[in-house]
Amino acid sequence: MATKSSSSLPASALSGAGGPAPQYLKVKTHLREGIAGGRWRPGERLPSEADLTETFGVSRMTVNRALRELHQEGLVERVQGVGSFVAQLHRIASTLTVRDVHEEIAARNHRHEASVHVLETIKANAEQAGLLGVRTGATLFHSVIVHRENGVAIQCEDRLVNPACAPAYMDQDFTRVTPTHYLLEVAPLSEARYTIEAAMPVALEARLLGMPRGEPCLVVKRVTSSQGRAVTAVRLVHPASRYLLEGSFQA
Amino acid sequence: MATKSSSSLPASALSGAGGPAPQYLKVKTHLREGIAGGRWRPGERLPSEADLTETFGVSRMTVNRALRELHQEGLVERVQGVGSFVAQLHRIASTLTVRDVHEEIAARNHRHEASVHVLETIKANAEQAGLLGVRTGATLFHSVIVHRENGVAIQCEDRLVNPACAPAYMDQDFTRVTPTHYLLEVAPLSEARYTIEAAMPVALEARLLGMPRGEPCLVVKRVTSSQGRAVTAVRLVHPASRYLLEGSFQA
DNA sequence: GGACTCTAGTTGTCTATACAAGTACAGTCA
DNA sequence: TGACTGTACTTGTATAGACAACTAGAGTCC
Repeated sequence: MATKSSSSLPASALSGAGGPAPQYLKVKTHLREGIAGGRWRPGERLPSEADLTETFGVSRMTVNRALRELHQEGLVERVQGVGSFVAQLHRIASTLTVRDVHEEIAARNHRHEASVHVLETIKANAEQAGLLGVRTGATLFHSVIVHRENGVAIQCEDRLVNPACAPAYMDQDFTRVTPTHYLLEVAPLSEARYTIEAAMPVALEARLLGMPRGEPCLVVKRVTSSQGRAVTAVRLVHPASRYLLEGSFQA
Repeated sequence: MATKSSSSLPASALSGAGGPAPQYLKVKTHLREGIAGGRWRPGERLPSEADLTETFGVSRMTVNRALRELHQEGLVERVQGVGSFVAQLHRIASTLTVRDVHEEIAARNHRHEASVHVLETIKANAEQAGLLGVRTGATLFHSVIVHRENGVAIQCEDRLVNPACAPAYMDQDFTRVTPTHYLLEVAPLSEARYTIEAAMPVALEARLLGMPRGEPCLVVKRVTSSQGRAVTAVRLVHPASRYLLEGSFQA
């Protein structure tokens, strides 16, 4: 898992190097820098599309694109019939990207290993049934897998799978393909809900992760759905000393 | 702090209620549902703009907008000269929004109280100086404030402020206006870097938050810059039992 | 075989224009 | 005064057309 900035700019548009940058980017950059620099304060009104059309000598559609994208990025509020305004920047927004742990480790050019500690068929208790939207007592697949980066355990993945969505789940070799990867192949992702919290590991997790007593964990819980049906629920436990989320916000 | 879905759709565009929805949204919804439903698999090629122009009987610019926005949302990859493709959905992305704690509590219709426990001028040690990009021994402002929601402590805010950016910081009444709010008034926000991790509270924090022994915290660290200059560095400590981040991803 | 050229197809950008929909405000009328 | 109307301005959407930039593949030449 990692985060990245929500606003990705071509380098050419960043430092006013007004060379071969598209016109709409010049307008965007002009407004963005004006906002970041305090030229327009939060809540204040920006030049209208007509103004900017004249200032930059471009068509209204070009200006419109610049303002529309700044709006999508949350930097600008627009009111039909009234004008465009600098958004209240009391919120720092960035895109949080949850990636497959294998990809994440590979992106760091590190070695990924996985060991399967549980792979079983169970009957859903009430809580598990509620998570996946099946009836209590229904058959579920259950796996517990530890992921290592260069030999160090960084994630314990405790997963429940709805057999109706991935009947061949139990036949996979999860030391070679991660459950996340396999499930995305089998069921197209359409929705996910997740929480991020701090917690102490349960005894099994602490043992599998080789954690010292008293060290907390960063826990991500996620339920993933495909076409309105819950496919899988997972609890990802990361030792605090070996894992954190980071991100940045720009402009 | 809270999260929200990255893709916000008008209700009219969600369930194919093809009534008075803009054309570009119809195209977007068609593609989005096709991707979520598995009609086009990750990596697979989507219809070209020309194809969609014909299919929907709209102009190319309209189709272009639909595809461009899906690209901005991370659902579609586009290659000039080649075509548009379904993105590899191994990443679940949503916008993480860090709001002012006062706003967040107010949004829940709860009561917010703040108590100031430290408000002092200090000389920067090496670590603090590095965070804010000042020299060791430079004067900094330091505050420790506890925020309560309906009387329950949910956040301990330990903050360093660069006096050059907010000279009147020490004169504010932080039981009435949060430091975040004040600083955003004084210095326009242009960049922020943050990390999210699990940790045990230090003794002072545990005492101020009234936490039982052994309970971990969700810790957000953030450095905020304005016009390239670091304004403030903050450590936000939240008891695990009273605080979590949540979010959702759609389509 | 290998290098080169040409071409069809694709996305990226931009323009000029048009109409719809909404707001704000001045002016008018009863 | 109060309600209504008209107008100017703003944003939202859509079109038809144009050219640029790029890719992949077929074809040609040596």
